Formats: sequence, structure tokens, C-alpha cells
Amino acid sequence: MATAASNHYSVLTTASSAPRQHSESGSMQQAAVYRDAHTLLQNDYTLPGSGHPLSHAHQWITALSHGDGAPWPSSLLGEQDVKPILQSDREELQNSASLQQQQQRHPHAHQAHHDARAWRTSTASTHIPGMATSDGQSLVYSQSGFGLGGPEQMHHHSLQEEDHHSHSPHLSEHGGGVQSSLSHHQQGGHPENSDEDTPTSDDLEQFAKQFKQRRIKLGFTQADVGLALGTLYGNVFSQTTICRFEALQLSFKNMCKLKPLLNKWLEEADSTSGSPTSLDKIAAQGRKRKKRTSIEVGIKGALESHFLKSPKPGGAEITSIADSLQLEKEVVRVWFCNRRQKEKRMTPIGGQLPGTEDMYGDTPPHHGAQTPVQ
DNA sequence: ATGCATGAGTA
DNA sequence: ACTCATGCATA
Repeated sequence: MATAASNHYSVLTTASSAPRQHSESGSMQQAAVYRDAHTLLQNDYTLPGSGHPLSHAHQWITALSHGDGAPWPSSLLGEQDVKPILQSDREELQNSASLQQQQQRHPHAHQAHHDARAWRTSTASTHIPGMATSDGQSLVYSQSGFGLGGPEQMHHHSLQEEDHHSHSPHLSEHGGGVQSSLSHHQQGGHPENSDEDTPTSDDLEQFAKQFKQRRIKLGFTQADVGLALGTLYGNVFSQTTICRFEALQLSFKNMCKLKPLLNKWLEEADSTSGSPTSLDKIAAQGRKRKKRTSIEVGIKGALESHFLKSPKPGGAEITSIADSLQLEKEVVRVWFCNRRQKEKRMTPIGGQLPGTEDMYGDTPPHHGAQTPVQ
């Protein structure tokens, strides 16, 4: 009853005449399953800063006459999804020792994996997967020449073989490493790590922290920053992304990508502190999006259970789940996708307890100015 | 601050 | 069809 599944993507005619009660917040049940270790295969970013950073063109523009026929291809398959589910990957949930699981079955033998690292385990792991390969495929995020003048650069799509195998065993973290050894004890200052070098999870953590503080000090909101990045470098970001960055709720790779940008903005904002902030506002487009489906807590719990059993259900499985929960298959599918992504974030699902940030007897409990949280 | 969603790229 | 980056809409 009143299930949010009632897809009536009210366009604009009926503003809010859908008396539905969504009680989703608060659920946040932590699966406790903590596992990281990932492949980070994708190695290139699309670098939207060149062609269409602001091109919001969608098809959800139902504009008129919502045929109510559900613009969604929900009836994509009925029974023909007899895909054999021969992947029994659920070991990774608590074993935390499984590397390589993203590829269910690879016919080739070109596996080249990176290390598995725990984000919050304080294990200063060196070596960064994905980028900074000693081979030649450097990062794509050349912050030197971003697309801010005209259409140019469309490099991407390098390869998929991902040959990050050159791991010199003598790459210890002591002595002549790249940028590993840190032993930082900064109580007010910052490690001042030279960027461009692949940061460590610790670095990112520190940076995020500082960034947030400075940002607030300067009186900028997360949305402001996102916008500024757009006008500055051509890459616009939403408040959401900035927020997630500060909260370390992005993948390691993603964090690495955003750090230089945000760092740059920091410098800019710092030097420009006092100048009239140029506010650019991009007009919102008339795109239509499917209304957010509110899944009830009970249903969420059920989904959680299923997730624990099999994080990657097959099409048939999804269908049956969707059926039993009376949800659209698409909704269920997306839910699982999002759920998996959560597992890959830097910060554990339900691990961030308020007050766990500082250790006992080391962190100076003095906070000149309380973070007003935006 | 987050939940659900879109889309590009990829396998 | 999945992963991954990203964001609208909402709590």
C-alpha cells in the first residue's frame, strides 16, 4: 500500500499530490561485511571537460501527456533470462582475502591485479593501482591543459589489459621510496604532500579533512565548490560529489582524480579570498527523471538479506526477488548495483561512529571553530 | 548527507 | 548486464 513503486512520474502538472509516506532514512543497516580489495580495472576517465560538460540532454522529458504507460522498458524480459548463475562469489564478503572477483570468469589470462588495501586499517600501503604506471600510460587527468577554451583532447580508452605488473620489490617504504614513508605528526599543519604523486589513503583522508575546513572557513558551500570547478577547469560537479569527497565516500580512484582539482580550487579560493566571487549559474534543463522510488524499511531489510546471500544475483534471481517484494525489477537491479558500490567506498558502511575520528591521547581536542557543517 | 537513478564504457 | 562516476531529489 502506498508503495513508492507506484510509478507515476508526475511531470510538472501535479506538483505534489502523492500522499506517500517514505520512511527510508535511518535504515542504513550495516552489513558489517567489510571488504575492500578491488581491481580498479577501468583506467581511463572520460574527461568530460572537453566536449560536453554541461550538456544535459535527456530523454526523460515526458513533457506532455504522461501516457502512464511507464516509459520504462520494464517489460524487457519475461522468462527468457535463463542465464546460468555459475558464479558463486560470496566468499569475499567476510573472507577479505579474495582478490580478483570482479571478473567472474575471464577466458584470457591477462590478469594483472593490484593490491588489496583496507582503507581505514591504517595500513600504509604503498603503490597505487590504476594510475601512475611506470610504463607509460600516465594519468589522464592532465591538470595542465584542461578543456577550458575549446574542444580538444579526447584521449581516453587506452587499453584494458592493464599491465601494472611492474612492482619493483625494492619499492619499500623507507629510504628512497616514492612518497610513501610519512610518519606524519602534524598537529595543525599539513603533510603538504606534493600532489600528482599518487596519494595514499591516508593522504586522501587528510586532504579531505583539510579541504572541508578551509572551504568552510572561506565561507563556501559544497555546491559552490562544485560550480567553481566547472567555471575554473571545465568540470562541473554537484554538491553531492563534493560532499562525498569530503566524507571519503568515493572510490579510491575517484578520490585520486578529484583531489588535484579540489586542491587547485583551494589555492585559487585562497588567493582570491576577498574578491567578488563570480557566481555562474547554469540554467537547469528540462530533463525528466524517474521519480525516486522510496523503498520501505521492511523491504530494505529483505533486500539486505538477499544481498548477504548473493551480492550479484542473476537476472532471474532479480526477477524473483522483485516479484516477491512487489517491486519493479529495474528498481531491484539498481538497488543491488548501488549496494555493491557502497561496499567499495573508502569509508565502511556503518563504521563511522561519531567520535571515532580521533584516537585516544594524541589528537588535540581543541577545535578553534566548530565545523558548522555547511 | 544519502537514496535511488542515469549513462558511458566495458566484458 | 555490470561497473563506475556522478547527480537529482529528498530526508
